[in-house]
Amino acid sequence: MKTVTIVLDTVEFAKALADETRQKIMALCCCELVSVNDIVEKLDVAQPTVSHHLKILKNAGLVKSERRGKQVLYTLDQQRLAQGCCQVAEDFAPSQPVKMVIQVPE
Amino acid sequence: MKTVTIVLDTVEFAKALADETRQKIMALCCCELVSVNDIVEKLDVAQPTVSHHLKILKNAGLVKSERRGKQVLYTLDQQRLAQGCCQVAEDFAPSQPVKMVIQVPE
DNA sequence: TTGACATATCGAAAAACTTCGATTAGTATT
DNA sequence: AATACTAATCGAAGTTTTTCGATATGTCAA
Repeated sequence: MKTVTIVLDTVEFAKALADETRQKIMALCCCELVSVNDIVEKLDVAQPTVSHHLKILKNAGLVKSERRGKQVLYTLDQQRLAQGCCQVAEDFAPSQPVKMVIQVPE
Repeated sequence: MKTVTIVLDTVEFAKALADETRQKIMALCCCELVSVNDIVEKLDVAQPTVSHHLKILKNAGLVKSERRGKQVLYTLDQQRLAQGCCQVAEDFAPSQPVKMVIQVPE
């Protein structure tokens, strides 16, 4: 059984979440594959701005992307989001363990 | 049984977490009552800077404070931190429910 | 009530972040 | 290959955030 250790920078994780536009983008990417243009149309934000935010989310591991023809489709990585949330809670409970049971779509 | 509804702004929550110095302060406040000076001495940061960050953490509900003589003692509100983490995970899973079981020190 | 200590607030400088127009880089179609 | 379409990158402007010295406020002790 292969084990993958995930190193998650909680500051980078929190910074990625720390913007209203990015949270809106995340909501749109949630359980769906959306193109950059989909996001541009649904939010009132210019295309380069959306691309910029998607890059930040991508670097933080919060979204995955795949090219489909001309478009690039993005989707929220809920597993990773949950991991980030766990890690934050854990990081600040050194003496007593924090335990989370999380159900996310497979 | 009384129910308390907590309205938590996830952007404010994330912004409060989104700074390295603040996360260090949170780590120091974790399961302990620490004074502003304790923090100033342990981190290499000026006192007004620490006060500033503590204010942000306080506004986000992440720390509680109480005056003890000349000092003001701060401590991390782990319950609130855990709630914030849950809320973030929940906010981005509208179709499938996200369930978390969290154990925090009482 | 004066002095010493602890913390908060103010104001300014520097750094980081957000946003968008213009441009570039991919991809598909004809 | 030329065109059209989609998304990424660049560069600049505006905004927010971080930081700290100076100062004010609050508390205790003598």
